[in-house]
Amino acid sequence: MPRVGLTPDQVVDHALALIDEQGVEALTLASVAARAGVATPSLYKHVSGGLTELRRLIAVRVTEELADRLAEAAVGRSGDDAVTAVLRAYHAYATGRPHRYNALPQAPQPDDDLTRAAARLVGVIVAVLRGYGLDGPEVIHAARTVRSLAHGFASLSIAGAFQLAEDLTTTHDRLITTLTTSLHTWPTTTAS
Amino acid sequence: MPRVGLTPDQVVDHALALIDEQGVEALTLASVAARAGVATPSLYKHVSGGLTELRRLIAVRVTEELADRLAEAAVGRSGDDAVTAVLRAYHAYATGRPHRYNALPQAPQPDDDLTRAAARLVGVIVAVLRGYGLDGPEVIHAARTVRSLAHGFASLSIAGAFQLAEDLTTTHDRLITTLTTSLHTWPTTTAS
DNA sequence: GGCTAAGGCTAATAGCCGTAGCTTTATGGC
DNA sequence: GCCATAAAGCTACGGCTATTAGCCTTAGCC
Repeated sequence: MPRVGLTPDQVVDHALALIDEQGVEALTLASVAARAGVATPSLYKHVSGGLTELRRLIAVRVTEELADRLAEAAVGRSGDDAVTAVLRAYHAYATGRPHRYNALPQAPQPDDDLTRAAARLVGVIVAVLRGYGLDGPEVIHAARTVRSLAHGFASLSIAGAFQLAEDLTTTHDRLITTLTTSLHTWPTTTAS
Repeated sequence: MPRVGLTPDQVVDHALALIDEQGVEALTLASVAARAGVATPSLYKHVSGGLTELRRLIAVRVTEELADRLAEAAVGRSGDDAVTAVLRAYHAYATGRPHRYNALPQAPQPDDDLTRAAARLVGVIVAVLRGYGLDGPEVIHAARTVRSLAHGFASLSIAGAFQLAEDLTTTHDRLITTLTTSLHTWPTTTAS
């Protein structure tokens, strides 16, 4: 039949569109194939590892997107301003495309590609943290704290875990203040 | 054939054992039924909503367990001591039974049972935070910050997102200090 | 002792993933 | 311009899953 001319990237595109519309549990090779206008087994020509590899590719793509957003938010800013912008960008991405963000933990074991993408994301955070005079092991501990706060808040927000009436935006502001304040007095790099 | 005498609680027990051993993606009605010594459709007599309801029941159970651990950790302590103990207990539970903790987000929409269980968990945190003189809306914002940090760190730890060589225990210590420090200067309950 | 309801079963449907093997389309070398 | 080859599509199939329908047997109660 007529060649569609798929590429692995296009398969991921279709998968992400499907996830955005119907959630991560709707991701199935059959529905991706239908959307791509192709029979299910044909996908294996482009994503040889099947569903597992597709999920891996999705995680890589989403991590790269997120890293891009954080990098954009950080450019031209420093200190508290940069941290605030990065955290807001993180939350905006996660809540703007919640299903996509939820696809992140569906990846199998972290592999080289995913590690590379995550490293870029961490790199943005580390760069911002250097504005506080942090380096050595302490910048890593601080970056992990930043990621924990950002991911925890995003993940719980998406899951609907914050059910009380209090304004979520205020919570986010408090959370950002918590972080920036703590970064100013972060243990300077001495002992391990 | 001979009655096994299953109850919904026992079905959840078997499901959790299976998750602990083989991970959350191995949770299938077929394998739970096999472990319970029963044919797959028989499970519907106890868990009428099928797999979806089983996942819901699992989330409720795990949330209750976690709330129990946090409550135990908090008893007899107050202030920084209590916050530290609660955060350590949270992380110990999550990393001690990682697959079980990962089963948490598999729940469908939060329903009454899950909301009740989560409310107890939040109640423990709120009680601890009152030791800092917080109340009104601010105690909620603070509790959300605590949950975000605890969940984010636990979730990323389990996922293997912290790949660098720096000691995770040190990161956790920094994170706890960040939190306690920030709680001491938390905005007192005035405006919204 | 018999009725009822609960808890088990088998059978069947529908959907999914993944493999095998065939066919067609492009493409590149001659 | 033609032909060989590899890539990209297809159909057919096997095996797993959830879920529903309908039957049978057990346990318990009046």
